Amino acid sequence: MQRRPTSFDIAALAGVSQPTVSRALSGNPSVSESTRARVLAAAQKLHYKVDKNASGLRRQHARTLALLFFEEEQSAEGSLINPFYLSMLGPMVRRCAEAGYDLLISFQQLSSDWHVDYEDSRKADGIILLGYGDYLEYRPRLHELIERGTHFVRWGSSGEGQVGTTVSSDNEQGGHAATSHLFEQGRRRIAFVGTASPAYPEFMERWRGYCRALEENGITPDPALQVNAGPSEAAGRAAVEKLLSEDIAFDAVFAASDVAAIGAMHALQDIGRKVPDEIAVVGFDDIPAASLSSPPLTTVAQDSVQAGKALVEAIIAAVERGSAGNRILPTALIVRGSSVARA
Amino acid sequence: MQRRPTSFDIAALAGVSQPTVSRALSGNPSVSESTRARVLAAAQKLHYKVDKNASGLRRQHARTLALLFFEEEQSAEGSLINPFYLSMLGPMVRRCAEAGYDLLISFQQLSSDWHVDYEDSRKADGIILLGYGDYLEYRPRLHELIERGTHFVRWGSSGEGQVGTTVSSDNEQGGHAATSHLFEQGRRRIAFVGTASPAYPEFMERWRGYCRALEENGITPDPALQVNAGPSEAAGRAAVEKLLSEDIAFDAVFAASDVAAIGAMHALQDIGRKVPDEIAVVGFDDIPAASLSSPPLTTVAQDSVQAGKALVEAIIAAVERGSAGNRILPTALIVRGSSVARA
DNA sequence: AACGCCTATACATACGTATTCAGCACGCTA
DNA sequence: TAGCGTGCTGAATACGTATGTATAGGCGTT
Repeated sequence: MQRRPTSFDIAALAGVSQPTVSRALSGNPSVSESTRARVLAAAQKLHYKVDKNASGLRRQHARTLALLFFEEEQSAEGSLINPFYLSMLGPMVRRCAEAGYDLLISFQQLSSDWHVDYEDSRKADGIILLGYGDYLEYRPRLHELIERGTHFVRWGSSGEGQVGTTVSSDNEQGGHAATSHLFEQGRRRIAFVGTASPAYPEFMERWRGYCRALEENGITPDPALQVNAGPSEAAGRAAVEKLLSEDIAFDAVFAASDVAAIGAMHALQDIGRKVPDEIAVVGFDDIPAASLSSPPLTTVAQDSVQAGKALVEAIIAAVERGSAGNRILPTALIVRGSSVARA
Repeated sequence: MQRRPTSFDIAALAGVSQPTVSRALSGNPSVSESTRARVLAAAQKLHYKVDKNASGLRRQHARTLALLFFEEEQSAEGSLINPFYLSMLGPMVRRCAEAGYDLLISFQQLSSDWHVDYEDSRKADGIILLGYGDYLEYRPRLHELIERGTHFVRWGSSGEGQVGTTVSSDNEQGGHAATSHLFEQGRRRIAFVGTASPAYPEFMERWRGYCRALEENGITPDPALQVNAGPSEAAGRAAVEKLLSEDIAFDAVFAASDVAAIGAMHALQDIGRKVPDEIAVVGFDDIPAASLSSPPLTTVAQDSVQAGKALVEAIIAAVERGSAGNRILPTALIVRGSSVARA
């Protein structure tokens, strides 16, 4: 085992000075082509790679982004990450690589006294925040970040009360599309399963789209049809059971998340109600399991590829150019079996 | 906006020299308690964080691990990561944090000329490899890594023809448990859906367990019941359709992956065969969708929490102590609705 | 021929930390 | 009181790169 080669070794081998090596490798145009070629050959030969610690130290940045998941306290062991976030992971990594950044990944307990070390310690130049759980709870931390001048971008809605640069799906439009679709299928008593509280801004926006679609069709949203439910199978199941136990009539369910929608379907199937013939179900997210359920779930797809790319692009813009605008991505209704009654 | 504080700033504020600050913060015992307290207070006050680039440069390591996904060529856009790998992510990140390491994440096309930059460029001290796709195809690269003295640990079986340190589930035992369970349910014609080729060593081991379980019960495995299928819904579906079209009788399916198992169930349900009453189905992996399918899928769970932890511990052992042994994790049969005929 | 300008390279230095070595003060022993 | 270890701290330095500044050579202009 040899000592790792440095730019001085390359310089010696190529018969130039160390600074020339640095310039040649970084594509500086003031190096002649013939010299650059010699340097490149030498570097190749010795398997030389720039030492990122030294490079980062000198340039005062790391060309690294940090991906930070906020998580609810308790999930520690279960450690299930929101499947939609997970599906953004691939595209994010890929976009980072294209842009020449590395991606660091980490969790943060919502409660913990997180002084986001990454930027402080120059390990990352910017941060992508993926929060789940109660938004109101971590909002104060975001203000802290802004005060300290930390570069960050967040996935989440950008409406009132929101802070920082965000990228999000057009939740309102998605909710509208899902509800309109159900209306077109002849459904008139459409239940909304998902909380309508500002603690979950995305859900609230989906609910707004739901209301708008109903109103456009001359229906006044019935508060009895709105049932709170978080994004879990059990919550979706419980929501439907509540409707049933209270004898509230409904012929369709629009759930604000796929996982809850699947729970709702299970609850219906358990008591023998046919999906979609008696009750149509639409979800939101298009998680992988959506197409695997039976019947396959009609849902509003968030484009995780675009989402991941947009997030990375936004944070890079913030880091390199100092600012980035909010971005809202379109959603697409994916019609599958759970919402269309068989002929 | 201030300039970032350095250890010199802390030194000045605490009335000591820079080296003392470094020692105080790193817990060097030769610093007196009173001095350490003063330094800590100053650091706190200025929000000081050690610059990891400088620190890494000086110490010649990064306290960072890299997580590398090998992927098949084409998945580029779809970018679905194996759900089991995804479920290891949380535990890995957590274990890294506990051990004081950061985790970098990245993909590699199987074909690309990857000269795993991370360790070369001192950005990471060791690498965790998560490969999917044809093992035989990337095995030569692993030899390269070993030759260059790179520290790495791989998820995958450790049997013959395998290279490097690995952590894996006990696939053989899992296959045995699944098959024994089906036998106990009275099934005698159990199909194996999943390839039995050394290109997919895990599948092959599961198949071995399947064969052993049958033989222990006096059944000779019938080659006609072994159908090749990769880990995709479509492959599982196709496998069952093949059995049906060839008129091969079977009363149970053991699929080497959950996704294929779900595909198999769909194919059966499409033609009106009842699961589990007519045909029982068991999968492997316990992906999140397994419990959401209907009927919920009986499967062999791989403990992703233990897996993630073991992988991180192994690579840290390799980095810090120069070596690590292989590790095989137990699996657990999770009995759900898809394999137990209703009373 | 003298001058200025441009190109390509070398020289010198700074980034912030961790560590080796030297030094100082103190207390103990003889 | 001289000698010596011991416990803390400071001075000096090295890690490997990137960049501002200086320099050498080549060419065109008057």
